[in-house]
Amino acid sequence: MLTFKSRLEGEEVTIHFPENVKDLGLFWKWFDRQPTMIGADIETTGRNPYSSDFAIRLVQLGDEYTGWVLDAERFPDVVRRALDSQHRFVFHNGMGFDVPALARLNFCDAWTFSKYVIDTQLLAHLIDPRPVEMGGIGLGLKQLANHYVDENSSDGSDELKLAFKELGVTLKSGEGWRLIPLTHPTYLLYAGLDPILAKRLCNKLTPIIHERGMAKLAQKEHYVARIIMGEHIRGLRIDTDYIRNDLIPYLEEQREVNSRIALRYGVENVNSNNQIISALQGMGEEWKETTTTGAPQVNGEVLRRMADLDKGWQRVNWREPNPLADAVIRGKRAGKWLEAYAYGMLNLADDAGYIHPNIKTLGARTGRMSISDPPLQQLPAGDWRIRRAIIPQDGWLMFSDDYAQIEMRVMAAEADVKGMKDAIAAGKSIHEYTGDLIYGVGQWDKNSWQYKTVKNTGFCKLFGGGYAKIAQTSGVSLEQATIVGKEWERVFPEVKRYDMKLRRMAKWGKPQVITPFDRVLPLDSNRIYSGVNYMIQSSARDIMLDARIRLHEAGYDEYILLEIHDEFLGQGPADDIEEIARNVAKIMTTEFEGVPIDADPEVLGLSWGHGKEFHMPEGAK
DNA sequence: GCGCACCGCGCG
DNA sequence: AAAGCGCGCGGTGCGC
Repeated sequence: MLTFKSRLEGEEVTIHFPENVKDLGLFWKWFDRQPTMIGADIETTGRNPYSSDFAIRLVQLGDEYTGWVLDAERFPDVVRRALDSQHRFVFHNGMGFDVPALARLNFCDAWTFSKYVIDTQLLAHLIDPRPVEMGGIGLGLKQLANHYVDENSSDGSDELKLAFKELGVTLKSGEGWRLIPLTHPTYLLYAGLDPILAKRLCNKLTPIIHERGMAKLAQKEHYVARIIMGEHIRGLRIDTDYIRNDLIPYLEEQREVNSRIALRYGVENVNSNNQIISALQGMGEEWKETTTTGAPQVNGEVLRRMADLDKGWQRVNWREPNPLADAVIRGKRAGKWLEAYAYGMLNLADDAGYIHPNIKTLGARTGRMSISDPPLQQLPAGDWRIRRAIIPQDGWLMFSDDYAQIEMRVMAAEADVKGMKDAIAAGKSIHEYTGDLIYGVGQWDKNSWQYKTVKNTGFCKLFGGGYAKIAQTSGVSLEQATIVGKEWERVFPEVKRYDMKLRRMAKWGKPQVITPFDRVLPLDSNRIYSGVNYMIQSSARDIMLDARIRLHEAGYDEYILLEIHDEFLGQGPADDIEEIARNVAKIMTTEFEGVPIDADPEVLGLSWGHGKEFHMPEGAK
């Protein structure tokens, strides 16, 4: 047995690393004495459990004073038996990483085992959802342990980095972990401390959750996290042939052609803003926009204006197009699509051609989900080429069901906006109804600046934007934007009242909002106006995940692939696809504070990119 | 070589 | 009176 000592909260803690059968006997003696909750963690060779050389090196279990570090490759059956014991296990981000990783390597069944898992990251998010940069406690084990357990506690990453510098091993790059000798004292010590920290952290968080009346919500979040873990494990199939043979050659050519054009104007690297600024200024271009640090801004808006292009890539005919600006826009876009999406997906695919995105059920400070590796919530939607790479299993087709104007409807409900409720009850689009109220029925045109401004005013009200933002997003003067904005406020006066109510409560009480789903969302004191948006965005998330629970309980897990904020992406057998998509929409459909929340089904076809004819020019497969 | 701030841009 | 919300990620450029 290797044994190490350390200190936490002024108390001595002990780490054991069993090396033989006798040591394991001592481990079991400890294990069998444990009450229900056991701290747990794993150490692996990398961060991607679906790469072929992924391995779990250590599995650590612990109580408040003792950490046991198990050699998972030497003693897999010990690990299996422990996990199968029906104790409860406290992991930090267990539902996001440890449980699927353990399941992938057959140490447990993910769904069954996860029933016994408490995830301290979920609890911490309910108490304070903000990362450190936003003024919160943070959501990492180290940050939380420093705050709640012991300000001097460490997750060991700094110490390990130091210890392995001389080996030339870097840990951040991921592959370094497998090079650390299994019995290195620093490695074992910090491996063993983590389950102790997780257990102690859980001891601190649990009473706070109960004091705040969030026990029910915490339970629901664990249930949701288990359901979504299934999406991560099942993954999504990608069309590797399409990516390799069609998508990448096309994008590489785009990148090549445009970087050659840029080079003619002295820009060697289309990603270098410095080079672009010098070259454009050398061509006589002048513009007034600057970034917050005072540098000239070269974003899409500025470049498109110089290239005489609108947002839809159409000539505006306001001026002679600047060929460099045009090449920079196109070259950068091709580069981003290649690196972030095309190569990104290929690099993350497992041997069967599936990607397994990391899905945080509580990603944003509003509770919204987020998806990474790859960022599937951010794939280009206006162009079909990237989404075309996501395909269903053989013989199945894809569908996408989304909520109709969910955020506007939540606003209507929460702010009790009579006009909006009337529009929803009448089955009308809220923006169009607003146009009718402001300009009169039949007195406005859908392609007019008036309607565009009405729509943007609606979004600005959702997001807390002012008249200037309405003007900017609608491309109208501040005077025109102000007129439309004031009209909007006249027809929906309840929104302002709701805003004032939230501000009053944030000013006299804590700077926070509490949603109808009992989520407590802290506000930044210099941005109190965002309270309205937080309420709406967060409630929409909870409506969405309540629907996900209903889909699970209806037995629809095998059809659901992903959530994209207000939309379920799914797949199903070709013969039943219409019916499945329809049923999913039916299950999604609900009511929120008396306001109907409807969903629309759409069958896509052979890929996520299929189904939108106007995005499928001839030659597309 | 690494970490970080900054910038820009993809989505809802 | 004025205030656009939430993410993930690639890339540059700087400091260490």
